[in-house]
Amino acid sequence: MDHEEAAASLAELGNSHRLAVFRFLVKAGHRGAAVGEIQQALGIPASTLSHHLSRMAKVGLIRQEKHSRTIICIPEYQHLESLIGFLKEECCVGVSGGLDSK
Amino acid sequence: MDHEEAAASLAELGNSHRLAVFRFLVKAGHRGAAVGEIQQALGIPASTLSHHLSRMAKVGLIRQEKHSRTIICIPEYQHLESLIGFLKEECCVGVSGGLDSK
DNA sequence: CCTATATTTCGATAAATCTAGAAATATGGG
DNA sequence: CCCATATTTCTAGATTTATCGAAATATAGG
Repeated sequence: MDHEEAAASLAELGNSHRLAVFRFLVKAGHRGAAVGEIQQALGIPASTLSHHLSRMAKVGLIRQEKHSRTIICIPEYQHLESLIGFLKEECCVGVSGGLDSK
Repeated sequence: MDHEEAAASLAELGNSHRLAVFRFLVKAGHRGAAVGEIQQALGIPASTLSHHLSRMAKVGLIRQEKHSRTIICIPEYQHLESLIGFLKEECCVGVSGGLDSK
């Protein structure tokens, strides 16, 4: 995960609707959820949701699989792991008092 | 850490300049760095940097301490921890294949 | 008080984002 | 072919963000 990729992913998560969607999917597990399910669960208008989902897919936070008429959204756990790893990386190099010293 | 607080913090980290500043501070450790040091290290114009720093302080990602003429910026490690915890929370409730099953 | 240093505030512009209704597209079934 | 369902694309307005020079503020030292 490089700097720009991390910034882009964090920016996507930094929107209330998208964060709610992502957490819903993370909670749902690797089987994911259909766009319509997400819409019903979170009450976001279809066009707005579609916009947010495509943004999230673009940066790799989720992937979308089409099954006949429905589209299943699946969280990319590995991407999240990389992102978290990036944030902790180089934490307190040679210094005490930070994350690694607890 | 609640939903809105997490979204706000993630949004702040989701900007290339701010992410660079935050990582610089995280790397610097609990003693932090002066605004001027950050400016020199990252080459961001003073007024732009000041703007980004106050945003980060506002959401609790960093705190700022004034020592005579200089202002020291210190990363809030605990805030970062909470944020990461929030992202992993409820991960894959009752489902396999996610972060917790590796 | 005057000067140099450190940082913020002001102000203005350009760019990106969010939102959601309406229309369009895709697909499966009868 | 037609209909119902699922989702996206189009469009457009409102809001927020990013940027940074210039001016202002704060402070320490002489």
